[in-house]
This record gives sequence, structure tokens and C-alpha cells, in this order.
Amino acid sequence: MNDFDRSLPMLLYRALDLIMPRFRAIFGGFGLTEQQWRVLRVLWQRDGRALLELADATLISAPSMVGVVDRLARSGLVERRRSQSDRRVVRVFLTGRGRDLEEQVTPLVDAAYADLRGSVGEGDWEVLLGALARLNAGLADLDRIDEVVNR
Amino acid sequence: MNDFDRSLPMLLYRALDLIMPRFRAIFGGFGLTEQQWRVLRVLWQRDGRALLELADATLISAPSMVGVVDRLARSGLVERRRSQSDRRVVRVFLTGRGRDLEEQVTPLVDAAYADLRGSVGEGDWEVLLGALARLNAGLADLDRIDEVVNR
DNA sequence: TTTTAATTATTAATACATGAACTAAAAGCG
DNA sequence: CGCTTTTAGTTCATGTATTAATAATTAAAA
Repeated sequence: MNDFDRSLPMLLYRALDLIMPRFRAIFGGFGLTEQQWRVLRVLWQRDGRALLELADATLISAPSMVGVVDRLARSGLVERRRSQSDRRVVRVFLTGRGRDLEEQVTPLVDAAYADLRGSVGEGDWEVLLGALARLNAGLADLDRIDEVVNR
Repeated sequence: MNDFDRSLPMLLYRALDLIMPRFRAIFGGFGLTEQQWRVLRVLWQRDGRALLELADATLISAPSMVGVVDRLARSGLVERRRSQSDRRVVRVFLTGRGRDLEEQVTPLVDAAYADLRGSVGEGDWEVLLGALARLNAGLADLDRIDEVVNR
């Protein structure tokens, strides 16, 4: 335990390292990777999104998203359709099998999440989510600012 | 902004996505990747560590670490040496060039880190680091427990 | 001891991350 | 309208993540 271990980035990485394996085990049980699940998770909420919308909502970069959607399509869980109005846009739609998967995966994921929350301590949980949300909002503001400056 | 975006994992991923690009730009200026820097950062603190020690300290898995050390060695920044006492163990040592890099990189990284800290708000910073440290300690405990149970 | 188990490092296969460059289509503009 | 600039999606090159399997060595048990 030293400066490096106590740095914000390493604390964040460590938290994810501790948290995600449980979830990945669930996804793996359905032949899904974490990223594939994230895409489905977002499509279950609203179907037919553009590829860049998916990238934005899942925090998966556009170049990576191409491959993720490819593999989801190869698995028969989604399909690509060109938008009529704007032919640059590729919309991603769930297939029947992709839609059916929701009710099988979601309960397990919700249970694991409740389990995680239960293992934290009610006070810390709220504090943590709040502090992270403010951190992210602040950093995102900074990014938008020096994006405007760099023109 | 919905359940998914407010989930702990996505908040953590988002924070790293916002934080790390600034640091990666610094590392890139010296021909280093983030993971390569992490290994050097740990070796600068104490040289000659075993590969699994490095993996543990950097949160990089052993299979990935093999490649990271390969590329660091190819760049002439570290070298491998078999341990005498236990010939399974590979110790990684800094070369002269690897050692010299520290005083060039560290100031820039420290400055970026101070900058990050400055952009957060003194209260939130302490709260965040504290809550994350407790979260990680708690989750690590749980892991150790059901590691013992699974025997 | 001889066998068995555990540990360290590595390889292999597949999937994703990152940053740069490139194509095609659409929007903005003189 | 022709021309430039944006935008959406993709490809490419390199590096890393993840899980499973393997080789070499050491430690522990029979």
C-alpha cells in the first residue's frame, strides 16, 4: 500500500477488477462477453439505435463497436439495417432471440447487483455513487471546454 | 441518464475514460503505453521484482504481463533474469535507460495528477478516495472468504 | 524416496482498446 | 449549383484482456 495503490486511477481499476468477474461469469453462461451484454442492455431499453449511439451509451469506442456488433449479428442476436433517411447511419435491431434473452439474463444480473450493493454498507454506497457522478460531470465539463478552445 | 448509466460499474468505467487519456498522452510522448508505464512505475519504487509480483502490483494479469515485459525489454528499458534460488521465478530489472526515464516522466505525471486533483473539489476528493478504498477492502475480503470456502 | 500436488512463467485463441487514416454520404456555404 | 467541411461508419496496426492449457520447477505427502 503506497502512493501508487492509493491513486485515483488504481483505486478505480481495482474496484472494477473486484466487481466485474462475478458479472462476467453470468454473461459467459449465455455465451456473451461483457461488451456484448452492454450493447444488448442498451438495445433492450430502446431498440434500433445507430452504431455511434450505441458506442456512446456503452462507453465502447466506435472501432470496437463494429466488431462487437459483427459478433452479435453472427450469433443471431441482432441485425444491421441502413437508415432510409440518412444512408450513412447503421441502425442495430434485436432479433427475436436477442429479445428473448433479456428475461433470462436480467434477473441474474439484478441479483448480482443487489448482492454487490448489499456488501457495501448503505452509507458508503450513496456517497460513492454521488461522488463519482459529480466527478464525471465535472470532468466532462472540462473536456467540453477545452474541446471548444482547441479550434 | 438512466439506471444503466448510474450503475457503479458504468460510473467507474466512465471516470477512467475521462481521466486516463490525459495521462496516456504523456506516456505516449515517451513511446510508452499505459501498462508499460505502470510496470516502470512499480520498478522505480523497487527494482528486480518477480513477474507475478509485477502483475499483482500493476493489476495486469500474468499472461498480459509477459507481453508487456517483452516489449519493454525490446525497447531496452528492462531485462529478465532467472532467480538463482528458485529457477521458476523471472526477475525484471531496469536498465540504465529505464532508470533514467523516471526523472523525465514523473514530473509530467505528477503535474497532471495535481491538475486532476485540483479540478475536483477538496471535499469530494477525500470522500471519493476513502469510499473507494473501503469498497475495495471489503470486496477483497469477500473474495478471500469464498476462496477459502471453495476448497 | 517416489508420487502427487502446487507454483511460476509462458503460449494459444478469441475478443476488445486505442489512435490514425479512409470512404461514403450529408450539410453548410459562397 | 459546385465546393468545402462534417459526420457515420469502417479498416488498419499495435497492444492488451481473458480464459484455458502447458512446461518447468519446487514443495509436500505417501
